[in-house]
Amino acid sequence: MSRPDLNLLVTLDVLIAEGSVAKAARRLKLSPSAMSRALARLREVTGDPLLVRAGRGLVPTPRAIELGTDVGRLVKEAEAVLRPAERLDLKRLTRSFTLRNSDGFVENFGPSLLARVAEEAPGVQLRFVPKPDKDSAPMREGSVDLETGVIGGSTGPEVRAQALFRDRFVGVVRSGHPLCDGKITAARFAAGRHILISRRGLDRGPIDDALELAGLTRTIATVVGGFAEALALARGSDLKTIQAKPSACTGPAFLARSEGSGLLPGSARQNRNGRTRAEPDSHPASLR
DNA sequence: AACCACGATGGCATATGTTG
DNA sequence: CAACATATGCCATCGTGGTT
Repeated sequence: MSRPDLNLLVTLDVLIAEGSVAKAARRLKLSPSAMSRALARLREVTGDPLLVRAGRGLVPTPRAIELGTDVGRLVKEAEAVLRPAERLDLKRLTRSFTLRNSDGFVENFGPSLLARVAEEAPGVQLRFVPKPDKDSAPMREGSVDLETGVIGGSTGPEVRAQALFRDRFVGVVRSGHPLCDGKITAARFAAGRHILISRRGLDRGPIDDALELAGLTRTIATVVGGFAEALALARGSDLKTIQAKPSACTGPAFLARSEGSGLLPGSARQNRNGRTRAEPDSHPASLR
């Protein structure tokens, strides 16, 4: 049995990406006729038209769309295999990395991360961008190099994940808040008015689920999209809020900067189940 | 090593189809 | 009808494998 011509993978990758024989030919420095013949060979090998005429141009068939991601990944991996081995010199590396992080990451890890990058890779610039959702499309499209957050759903084989840290919830009230006096109980915590943090604007979260298990409910006075807004509101009111705090961090590095806010003492620092901010169980953050 | 046959590939020229 | 894009016939070139 003859082996398929693996060069056709590159041709298919470019054809699908460009959606045009002429453009693919220009990109691969071939004539349109040569590219057209390559497409004909691909059609013969795959048994699918792959790209069909639609007016003046071509449109991919469902099979071509299905193959698109796999082919692109295969070509990149093959190119990596065939590339001469070279040692990465961090001192001479000049480029920008885009990090898509959930709320609080920059405040917790930004300073030490930037300090280490400045020391080990002075030519590297870090761009922190917000993470409004769990959509991994920016990772796949290459507009984001690394993403941190709670692992959720399927990430696909092209995304690599690594556990970085676990975080937990801590309750936050202003300095001198009545809750700071005496023993913190679930009932005392639930009483009063709360700030709910929800990126998606939901009207309840995992804290409410946990309270419900204990037969308690809380009153949500306001919903905000991030921890910074919640801290600002808590600082200037009697409202209570919940903040995520990486357990790998020692000391109140994050919360200590919230002047006027007090860290709830004792067991109230962590919710009853030791939950992370988004899932019922503690989750490792993901590095993709 | 030199030669030859064969198949694969690509370029040129041209046909065909579509759009404005 | 012109312009553009794709498909195809014909030919040249190149690489490979077999033979001498």
